[in-house]
Amino acid sequence: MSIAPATETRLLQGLNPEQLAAVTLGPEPALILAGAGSGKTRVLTTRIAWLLQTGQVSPGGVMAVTFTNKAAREMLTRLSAMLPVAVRGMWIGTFHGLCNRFLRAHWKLAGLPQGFQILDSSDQLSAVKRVIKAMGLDEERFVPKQVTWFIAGSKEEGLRPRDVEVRDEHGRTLVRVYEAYEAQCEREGVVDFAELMLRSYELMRDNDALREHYQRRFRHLLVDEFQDTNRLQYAWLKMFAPPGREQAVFAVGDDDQSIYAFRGARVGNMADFEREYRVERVVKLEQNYRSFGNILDSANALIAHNRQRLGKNLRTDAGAGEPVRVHEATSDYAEAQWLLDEAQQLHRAGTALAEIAVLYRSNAQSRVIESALFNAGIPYRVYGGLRFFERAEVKHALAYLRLIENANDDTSFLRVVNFPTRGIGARTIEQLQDAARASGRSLAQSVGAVAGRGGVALAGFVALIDGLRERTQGQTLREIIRQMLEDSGLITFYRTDREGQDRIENLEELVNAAEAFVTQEGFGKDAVALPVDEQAPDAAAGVVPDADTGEIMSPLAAFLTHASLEAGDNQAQAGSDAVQLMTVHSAKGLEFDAVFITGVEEGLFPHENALSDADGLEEERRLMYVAITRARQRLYLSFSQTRLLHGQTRYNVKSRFFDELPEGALKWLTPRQQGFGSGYARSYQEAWARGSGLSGIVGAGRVEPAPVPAAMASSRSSHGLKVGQSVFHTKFGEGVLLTLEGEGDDARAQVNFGRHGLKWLALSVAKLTPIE
DNA sequence: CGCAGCGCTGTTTTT
DNA sequence: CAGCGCTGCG
Repeated sequence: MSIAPATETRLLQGLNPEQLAAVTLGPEPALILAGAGSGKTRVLTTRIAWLLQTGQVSPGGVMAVTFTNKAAREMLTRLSAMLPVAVRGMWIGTFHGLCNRFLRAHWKLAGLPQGFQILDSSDQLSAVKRVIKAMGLDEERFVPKQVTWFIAGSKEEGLRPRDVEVRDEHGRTLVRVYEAYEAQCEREGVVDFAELMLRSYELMRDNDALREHYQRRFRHLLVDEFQDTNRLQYAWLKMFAPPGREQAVFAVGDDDQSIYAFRGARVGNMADFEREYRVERVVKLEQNYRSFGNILDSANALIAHNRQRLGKNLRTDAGAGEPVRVHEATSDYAEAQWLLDEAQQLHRAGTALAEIAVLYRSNAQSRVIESALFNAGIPYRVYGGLRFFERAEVKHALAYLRLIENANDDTSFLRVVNFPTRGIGARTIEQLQDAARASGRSLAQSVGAVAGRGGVALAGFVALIDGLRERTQGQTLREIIRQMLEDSGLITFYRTDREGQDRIENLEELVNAAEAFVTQEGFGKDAVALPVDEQAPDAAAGVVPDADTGEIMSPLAAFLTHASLEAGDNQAQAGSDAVQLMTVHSAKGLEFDAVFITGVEEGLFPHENALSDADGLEEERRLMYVAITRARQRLYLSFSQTRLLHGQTRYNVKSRFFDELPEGALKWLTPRQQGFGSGYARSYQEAWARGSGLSGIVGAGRVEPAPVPAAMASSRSSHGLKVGQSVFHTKFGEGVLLTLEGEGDDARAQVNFGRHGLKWLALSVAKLTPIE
C-alpha cells in the first residue's frame, strides 16, 4: 500500500475499536451489525475513503448502494469532505438510481427504447387502471391498487408472468393483467420502479460477457440498510458479486430496525448473506453516540422481547441522563395540549423547535397535534405530505414534457389531452382508445382514426405537441419548459383559477428546479451520462461497453428521469425553526434532542392490523425501538384514554410496550394506573359527560356497581354495560368495552383486552364484570 | 362536459 | 371526520 501514513491516520482518527475493525476489514465478505446511532454512515464512508486512500481500489471499482436519495447524497457529501476524490467514477446511489444508470448504458441489450421513461407509483396505478378497463374486468374484483401491488410484488420476487404460480381463476386473471400491463409498458416505452431492478437483474443474469465485465470492474460493494433489501435486490447484488469470488461485499444493517417487511423487505437476507457468503467477521457496532442511558436502556429492554434477533445491545458512555417521561391523557385533544405545553417549555429553556420531534404511528394522528400547534402559533413541519414532483400541476407539466420526448406515452397523453379542457370528452377518448387497441398502436398514432368533431380536437392536440417539439428543438431546458407552459395553456388556465396562484408558483418552481438540475455539479454524472451501447458485447474479444463512457442524453430526458427517480422534498417550509411532525417510519435515520412518541396505545401502537401474527407484533416492536432511539436527551411517551378516530370516539388501553420498559428508567408524569381500570374510570366519566356512549351502567354479579350519576341510572340496559366501560373477564383480564350490539340474549360486546386483542363476546355467555 | 353531492373507506412508504 | 371516486343532473 503506497500511502502517506499520516493521511491514513487522520482518516481513522477518532474511530472506536469496533468501527476501526469494520473500516479496515480486508477484502472479504463482511456483515456489520450497526445499532442505532452507532456511527453507521461514518463507518461506511470512512471505509470507502480508506480503501481509496490506501490504493486498494480505484474509484471505478467501488459501488455503494442505499435506499434513499437522501442517504446517497449524504454519503457523497461526507466522502468528498474526507477526500479530494473524483466521486465521478464511483457508483454511489440508490438501488433504482444505479439500475437506471445501468439500463441507460445498456438499453439496447436490455430491450428498451433509448429514451425510456420511468413511471412513478401514481403513473403505474393509472397504467394498471387502463389495462383493467381495456380487458373489461370488474374493478371491484380487480382493485387497481391491489393489482399494482401484485405486479410490483411479483417483480420484486423476480417473477415474470409465466413464473407466477396460479392457484385459481382469479390468480389466472391477475397474471393476464400482469402480461397485458407489460405489453402496454413495452408499447409505450416506459418502465416502473420494480422493472428497473428486474430488468437489470435479468440482463446481468443472461449476458455472460456483461456480467463478467461488471464483476471484474467492481471490487468493493457496500450496501447500506441491508435489512431493508427485498429478494430481488439481494439477487441483483449477487449478480454483481457472487458468493465465493474475490469481490468484497460490505453489508451494513440492523435487524432491529427492520420496519419494512410490509413492503417486501426481507430481514432474512442478513442471515442468508452470512451463510451464503460464509462471512467470518460479523462486526457489531454497539457503542451509541446519540442517546443517554435511560433512553438506551428502554430501547434495549423493549427489543429484548423479540425472539427473532441476531442479538445486539446498545451502550453509551453518556450517563443515565433524564428519565423517560410518561404521560397519560384523557383524550387525544388533551394529549396534544399537554405536548404543546411541554414543547413550549422546552423551547423557552433553549431547545430549538427543529430539535423537537413529535412521532406517531399513523398519519391520521397528526391532525389534532397540528391544530393545537397551529392555534398556539408554534411553527411546525409535517413530513410525508405531497412532494414537489407529485403535485397535480407539476405532474401535468411533466406529462407535456414527456409527450415532447415521447409521443407514445399514453399515460401522459391521457393525463393532459383534455387539460386544460379543449373539448375532448370521454366518448372521444373511448373511440380513440378503441382504435389504438385495434391497431396495437399508441393513442397519438391513432388520432386519425377518430372522425367528427372529436377527431378534429384530437388532431389539434397532437399538432400542439408536435409544434412544441419542433419549436423547442435545440433550446435549453429552461426555454423548453417556459414554452410548454405557455403553449399548453397551463399558465393561462391557472391564472383564471381561483386557487391558481400557488399552482403558478409551483410551475415557476419547476423552471427553477430544471435550472438547478442543469447547472448542478452532478449533471452529466448520473442520469445524463448516456454511454454508447455498441451492439451486443463482443464476448470473444471480451470487450463490453461500460456504463461510464459515452454520449449525453438530452437534458429534457435526463430531467424527466430525475423527476421520476427523485420526487423532491415535501413542500413544508424546510429550514425554518419548526417542530417536526412525522410518522415513526419517516423518522428512521433521524435524531432529535427531544422526542415525543404519541398515541402509545393498544390497537394504535402496536397497530391492531399488525396483531394477527407474531411477526407483525415483532415489527411493531422494532418500530417502537426505532422511535425510542431517535431521542438524544429527552424522550416522552404518551397515551390517551380516548381518541377520535374515523369520527368515532375510541377507548384505548395503554400499550403493552409499557410493560416491556424498565420501570427504573421511566418517570410517570400522571398517576400510575393501579390495579384494574383506575385509568378508565375517568374516560368513562368523560364519555358520559360528553354524552357519547351512553346506556348506563349496572353492577353485574358480584362486583360493586360503579358510582353512577343519577342521570344515567334511568337509562340502564339489561346487561348493565356501556361503551367506554372498563370490564374484567376471567380469561382475558382487564379491557375496555368498545361496542355494544343487539338486545337480550343476542347482545354482543366488542372489548379491547389490550394484549389479548379485540374480542367479540356474547353477553349471555361471557362473564364480563364492570370495573369501577 | 362540468359540477355538486353521495357513499365508502380508512397502517406504515421509498424508488 | 375527511378525502376520494363515482353518479346523476343541468
